[in-house]
Amino acid sequence: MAHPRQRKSQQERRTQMRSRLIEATLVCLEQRSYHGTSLTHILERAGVSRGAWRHHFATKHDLVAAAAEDALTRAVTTTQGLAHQLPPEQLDLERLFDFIRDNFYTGRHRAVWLEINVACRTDSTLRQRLTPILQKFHAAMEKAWKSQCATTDLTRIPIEALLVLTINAFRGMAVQSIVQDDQSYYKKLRRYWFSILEPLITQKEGRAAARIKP
Amino acid sequence: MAHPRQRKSQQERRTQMRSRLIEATLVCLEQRSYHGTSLTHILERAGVSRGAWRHHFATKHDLVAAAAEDALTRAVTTTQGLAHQLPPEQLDLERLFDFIRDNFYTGRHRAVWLEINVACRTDSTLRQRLTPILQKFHAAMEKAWKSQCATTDLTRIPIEALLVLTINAFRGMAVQSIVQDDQSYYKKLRRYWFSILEPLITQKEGRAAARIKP
DNA sequence: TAAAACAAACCAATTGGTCGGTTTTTAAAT
DNA sequence: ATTTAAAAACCGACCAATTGGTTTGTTTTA
Repeated sequence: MAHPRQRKSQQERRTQMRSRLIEATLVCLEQRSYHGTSLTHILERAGVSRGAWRHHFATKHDLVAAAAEDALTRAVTTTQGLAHQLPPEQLDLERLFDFIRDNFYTGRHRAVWLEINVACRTDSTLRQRLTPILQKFHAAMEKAWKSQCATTDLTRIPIEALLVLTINAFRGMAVQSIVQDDQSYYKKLRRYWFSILEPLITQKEGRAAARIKP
Repeated sequence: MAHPRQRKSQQERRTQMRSRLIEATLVCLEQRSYHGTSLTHILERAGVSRGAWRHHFATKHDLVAAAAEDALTRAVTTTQGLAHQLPPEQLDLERLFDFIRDNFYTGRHRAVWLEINVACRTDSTLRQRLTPILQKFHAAMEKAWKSQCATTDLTRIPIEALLVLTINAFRGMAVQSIVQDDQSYYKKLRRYWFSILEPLITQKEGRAAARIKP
């Protein structure tokens, strides 16, 4: 009845330890912010010794960067998944809005995204490291968006611009909701946003444009 | 030929010392971020001793909060000034856009606004202290906005909602521009946004709506 | 048996904050 | 007008706690 003593390969140990550290870092970023997160906090939460941490990451900065990379890369994957999932015959712009918000501008991702972006402002190393991932995110988003809708002839605004405006409106709300957290308020705003955009956007396959819910 | 030895009143000394400390704090917040700003940094930049600092502020946190308060209050004042300055017979929505962006979502104010808002996420004390000021800002903005324009019958979206959406779009761009700083790109986006909003808004006095520049 | 993974005692530097003291302003007493 | 004493402003040495990071040694996999 002794412990099974399951042997793990070096590969397994390595990846598991790394994700334990990254996960703990993300939790700390969410709960305590970048400013409030010390290495000791992270290691305690991960239940990892200083030596082990050091074996896998050169500096605290390196760990935080890896964690940010991890979170943002997951966001890219989620978005790419969306592009595949959504069948073009079922355009529902409002649901697309909700998807974007729910996945990226609430909860942990919002927190990490905020902390990391603001950190990038004064940390050019981090910024350079994350820039390509953030670009991939936009590219994936654009692909999903374009697979769904095109610009109406009514306007000359490129469809990508409408996407970026949408995302940035959501981002602004994400920041505002830090201090003013009234979800129904933002839901209303998103509804308005939808009703503004709706006449400017048409479905890809030439079907009817999305309907606004009553 | 000795030093003129100008005597300063206690009042003067007090307010001057406080603003020296606050100013230095804001510079540090802008240049080094919240996370990267230590009390020593602030005091060195301000050229103020630890004792003097302690005489005016209870904790570092208190100083940072006072600095944030100061910056945000100035933003409220600026906005209130706008409401008075802009004569209603000269509506130019695009210039209003530029005003908002230039004053609040570039340079130092953008930096401080970002750092402080993100800090508020995990610091409820700070958040509670700054909430009323941020509300005043929105109120002042709304007043200026409403003095200029009203909603067209074309849409049922309240004019305040159009303002908040506009501000949040700018806020989103402010965050995005941390990593992707292409000003002409954002200018284009603002132009698009203007062309979307323009048919939805009419001037207060029943004059013609703002024209889009060619 | 060599290398990778992990552990924890240890370290110099920095952190926010304290404390005893000096200087400057102020207002009351001369 | 001067003197004077208290209050406010200010200074910088000092402190315990924490910071990120190092080092030395043990365990585990290959």
